[in-house]
Amino acid sequence: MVETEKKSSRIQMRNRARILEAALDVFSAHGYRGSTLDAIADASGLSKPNILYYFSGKEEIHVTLLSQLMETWLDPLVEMDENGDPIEEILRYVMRKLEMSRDLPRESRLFANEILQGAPRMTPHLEADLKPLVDEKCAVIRTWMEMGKLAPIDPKHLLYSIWSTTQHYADFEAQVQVLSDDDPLEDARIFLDTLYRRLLAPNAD
Amino acid sequence: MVETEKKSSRIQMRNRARILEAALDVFSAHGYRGSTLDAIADASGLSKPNILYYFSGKEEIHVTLLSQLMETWLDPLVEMDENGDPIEEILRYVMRKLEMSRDLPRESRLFANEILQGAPRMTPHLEADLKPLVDEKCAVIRTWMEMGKLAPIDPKHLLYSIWSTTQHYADFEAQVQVLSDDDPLEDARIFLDTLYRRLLAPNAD
DNA sequence: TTATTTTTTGACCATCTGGTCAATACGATT
DNA sequence: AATCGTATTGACCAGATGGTCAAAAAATAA
Repeated sequence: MVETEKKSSRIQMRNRARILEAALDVFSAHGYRGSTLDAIADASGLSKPNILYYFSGKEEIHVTLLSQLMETWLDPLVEMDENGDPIEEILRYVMRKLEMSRDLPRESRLFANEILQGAPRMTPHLEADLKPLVDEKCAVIRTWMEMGKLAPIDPKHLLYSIWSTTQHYADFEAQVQVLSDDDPLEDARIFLDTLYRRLLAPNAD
Repeated sequence: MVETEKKSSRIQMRNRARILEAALDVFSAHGYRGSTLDAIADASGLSKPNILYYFSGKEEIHVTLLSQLMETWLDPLVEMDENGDPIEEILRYVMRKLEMSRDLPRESRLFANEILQGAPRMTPHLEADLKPLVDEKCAVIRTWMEMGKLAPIDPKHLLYSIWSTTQHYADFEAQVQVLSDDDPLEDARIFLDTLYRRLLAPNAD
């Protein structure tokens, strides 16, 4: 046997996917503690014991979701290209994050919920995956600044500001909804484009 | 009787304050559903039935906290002065919000938790208090722009960006902690000062 | 078909949790 | 000290919730 992993049957693949999809709905809307296996069972169309047949428990479902999310979440930053035009690379990153806020709001809220609670199940992932990536990209940004292609600012806090401003539209949607009349995401695009072009323009120094 | 409200005894004042202080600790750390009356009882040093003697239930404690928070939370925006220097007024607002992230992280997280869950207990407050204030201040900011004192940008999204960038340091502290070496709040001050000066400088247009 | 493995479920359980209540302790007033 | 309103609590309850299990039903292999 070359493969140590058992190959999952089609039924297993389908049902695990169903469960994770339902769980994403439920966890992102109510948080970990606010979510029940019964709610996930209802949303997935499977019985509770059947869910426990595919996952060892509530926590394993949650952890699986968070692990899967990590890759999707980091991908836009991974794709930031050292050899591209600095300002356009960063703006592309901003826009991809903003699109994720629009297209994957459940994922954004799942993540936000976890961090808000002190990242009890994700600190290892952050240390192992996020931290090295951030360090690497901050070094790239610093290089760009030394080349005079970007105004000198703290790269880490630049990233923080990108994360917070873009994810705000998903995580605080309930608030944005109260305050905004029409589709806020389009205005956000324009606003953030202006914001980061002005911040990063090297000549403005 | 001129006063319809019963005057509370000293013991009542003290114990209600104790309970709310403990509840702020618990709710901000675990969210509404993740918090138990037992945990609040332990943290406050009172027995669970005694807590129910002062508050009608878990929800009333939570609602009381949110109501009290609203005033504190909006105060910096209320204080933004139409007659002050536009850029300095906005920067003062940013810095006050950043200080609140440092000094009142529990309040920030309590608020964030509530909004993340769809603001089930706070949408009325947002409609009644936040929305009119935001509309008013957006009008002020627009006036400033028409006077040529600020670069023209969407005032509402300017506020969103201020809220998200400053509260990020409290709400996502678990993440910031993993990525930052020394005290990140001081670097944040410098970064946000640069960010908003560049964004708002009218000559840069 | 028959045998075997995988999938599904109804019934059940232990624990947690918000909340109640009658009884008791406390504190001020007379 | 006796009285009366306030404050406190131990014991308890009903419902929710994560999880178990033996048995039945489906799917698969022989």
